[in-house]
This record gives sequence, structure tokens and C-alpha cells, in this order.
Amino acid sequence: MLKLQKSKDKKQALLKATLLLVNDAGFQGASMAKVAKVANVSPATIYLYFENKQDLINQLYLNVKEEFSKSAFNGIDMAQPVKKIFEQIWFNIADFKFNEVEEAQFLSQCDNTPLVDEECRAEGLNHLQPLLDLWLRGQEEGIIKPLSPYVLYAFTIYPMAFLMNKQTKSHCPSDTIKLKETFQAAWDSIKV
Amino acid sequence: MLKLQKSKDKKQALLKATLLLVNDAGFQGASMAKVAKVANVSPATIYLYFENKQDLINQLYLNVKEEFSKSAFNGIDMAQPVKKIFEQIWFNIADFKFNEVEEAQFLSQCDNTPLVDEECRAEGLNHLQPLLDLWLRGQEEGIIKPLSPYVLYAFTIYPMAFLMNKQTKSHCPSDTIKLKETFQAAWDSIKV
DNA sequence: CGAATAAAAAAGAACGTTCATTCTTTTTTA
DNA sequence: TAAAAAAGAATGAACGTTCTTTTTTATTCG
Repeated sequence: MLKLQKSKDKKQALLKATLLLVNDAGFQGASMAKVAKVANVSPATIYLYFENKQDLINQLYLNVKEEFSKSAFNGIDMAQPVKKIFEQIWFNIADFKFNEVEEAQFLSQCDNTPLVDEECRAEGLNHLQPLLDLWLRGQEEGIIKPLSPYVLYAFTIYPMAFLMNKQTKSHCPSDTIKLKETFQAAWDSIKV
Repeated sequence: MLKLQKSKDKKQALLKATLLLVNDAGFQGASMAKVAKVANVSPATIYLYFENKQDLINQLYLNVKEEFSKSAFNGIDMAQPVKKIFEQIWFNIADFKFNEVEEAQFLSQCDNTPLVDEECRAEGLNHLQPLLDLWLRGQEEGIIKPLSPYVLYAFTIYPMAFLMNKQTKSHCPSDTIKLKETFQAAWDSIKV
């Protein structure tokens, strides 16, 4: 029991170490030796928990993606009208992006790199199905434009990654992005 | 004269080789040895044109970013009303994203990696000043929401990177993204 | 309960490879 | 024929991974 806990701790420490290193210096900056050092572990130990470096990265990606999806749908009340639910989800995601900065940065770095397996990426996208379903419902009700879910995502969720990045790297002062008005822009882009 | 041309060719070949390799296998996949091989050149020759690998990447980034900005403002008629100009620029950028796919993919990979120097990135952003000026004009005329340029960019331009990526990696069939409707979404998000 | 012991986990050194870069020599150019 | 450009071999460092040894853990039996 205690042992199992310790094992989990070590695995989690390795994942977190990788996350930090990737954020700081990209995927090549996260060498197995450095990951081991940051996690206070021998390089050989990594291979008790992960097949190889690719597996470490894939698992980290899925891990963080799941955490992201979970918080996106946290406390959602499906009985509400479409716009209200969408608003809840949107603000959940905004919270994640602006509070779990490390995780959010990592995900946005993953978005465009060829180093995350496509198969893995597809699995990560599945978690967002409830949002796609919501959009479909909105379209059936005639309040959301009949656009592909890719386009809906691109205009409502994806922009937050950009804004989080700019804010984190302090290209813009932290009071520049007013969430309420930003949500309005997102909604205006897809509402009929 | 001819020599100078040949020099430029070689430098351009090196930049293009780097671009292709980075797209295929990330920044670590673009090793100096591989870049040299793809450009049909000795590894040592790279150092006649670039200080080191970081310089190669920085120059490539600036190069592609300039190409991008140039095509964004290609044939713009500043005498037109704000919305018309914005539409021109938006479709120019869309053309670039969906036609110069290699370059666009590279840029979107650069957007979130810590491997491009921040100083370099800042210089790349300068090129977009005319667009920021246009937005300001639109705000003075009361037809564009009083949002920070970061937010305006995030909701009108940035989404195209996502859509280009999905289309390129054929996650969605190429007729899914209808440009006219997509522009409407972009405009709706920022118009008053 | 506590020593003996088998098994699992972890460590650190070591592997061959590849990396970015430089040195020396050869080829091309003016 | 002098200088510039390019090549290829060579450098040490760092890479991902594996091998061997040590430490920790869990179990068995006196």
C-alpha cells in the first residue's frame, strides 16, 4: 500500500520533471539524464516506469490532457441552456489556462510539434466529446452557426492558448485580458 | 555577381533544409549533419553562413516570418474602409496558411517553443504593425470592439494556424473549412 | 518477535551513437 | 598564384539506453 503510493509518487515526479524541462528548453532539452536529476532519481530508474523517452512523453501528454479535460467539464450542469453550459466550460478552460500555467504551456507546445504520436493526440481529443455534443445541440436549436467543430474550437477555445502564452511571457500586462469581454468575443464568433 | 548568387542559393538551401527537417522531426530532428546532407553540403559549410545552430534557427524564423508578413499585406488598398482592408489581409493570411503549408507549419511550431529567442520573436511581431494600426483605426471609428490587440489577434488570425494544422494532417476533409464562413466568424468576434 | 533470505527497486557506471563544432586539407574562384 | 569556399575527418560532450551492483522491501521461518 505504502509501497504502491511511493511508486506512484516517483512516476509522478518523473512526469512533472519532464514537464518542467520541456517547458524550459523544449523536448530536446528534456534529456533522460536531466529528467532523472530533477526527479532525484537515477537515469536507469526511469526505465522501470517508462519504456523509453517516447513513451514518457506520450504518457505525460495524455496525463496532462486528461487533467485539462477533467477541469473543463468540472461542475457542469447539463440541464442549463446551451449558452450557459458553454459559458461554464469556457470559463473552466480559462481557469485552467491561466492558473495551471505549466500544464497549459506544455499542452500548447504539444499542439504543433511532430514529437507527440498522432495516435496519442487522437486519444487526447476524445476527451472533449461532451463539448462537441453541446455544439451539435446548439446547432440543432439554431443558436450556433452550422460550422465544423474544428472551426468552432479554433475560434472559441484555441485563442486562449495564445493569450495564456502572451500573458505568461509577460508580453502584455496581466490586466490586459478581461475574461468577460474575451468570452463575448468567443461567443460572438460562433453564435447565429 | 554569379558567385554572390551561388552563395545566396546555398544559404537558402540550408534554410529550406532546416525548415523541412524541423517540420518532420522537430528541432532536435534537424541536426547539423542532417541539414547538411539535405542541403547537399558539408556540415562545416553551414558555419560559413551561420554562427551556430541557434543562429540558423533564428534566421530561419525571421526569414519565414518576413515572408509571411509580406504576403499578409500584399496588394492592400489603404483607401478602403476598415472592414474591407481587414478582409483583404485576412484572406491573404489564409492563402499563406493553406498554400505555403511548409512555412505555415514551421511558424506554428515556432509559436510555442522556447527554442526561438524571445528577442527574435519580438522582431518578428513588429512586421504586423500595419494590422495593429488598422485595428486602432477601426476602434476609433467605433466598428471594432475596444479589446487589446492580443485579443483581436487571438480571435481572428491565430485560429487559422489551428485549422491549417488539422487540414494538413488530414484530421478533417479539405472541404470542411469554408473560408467565407470562417472569415465571418473571425469578423463577428471582434466587430461591435 | 526478529533474523535470514528471496525478490523487487534503484543506483551508478558503461555502452555505442550522435551531437554541435572545429581543424586540416583540398577545391574553386578571382 | 593568392585568397576564399568547401570538404571531410576529427573532437569532446551529451545523448538514450543497458548492464552490473547495491540497496531496499517483503516474506519466511526459528
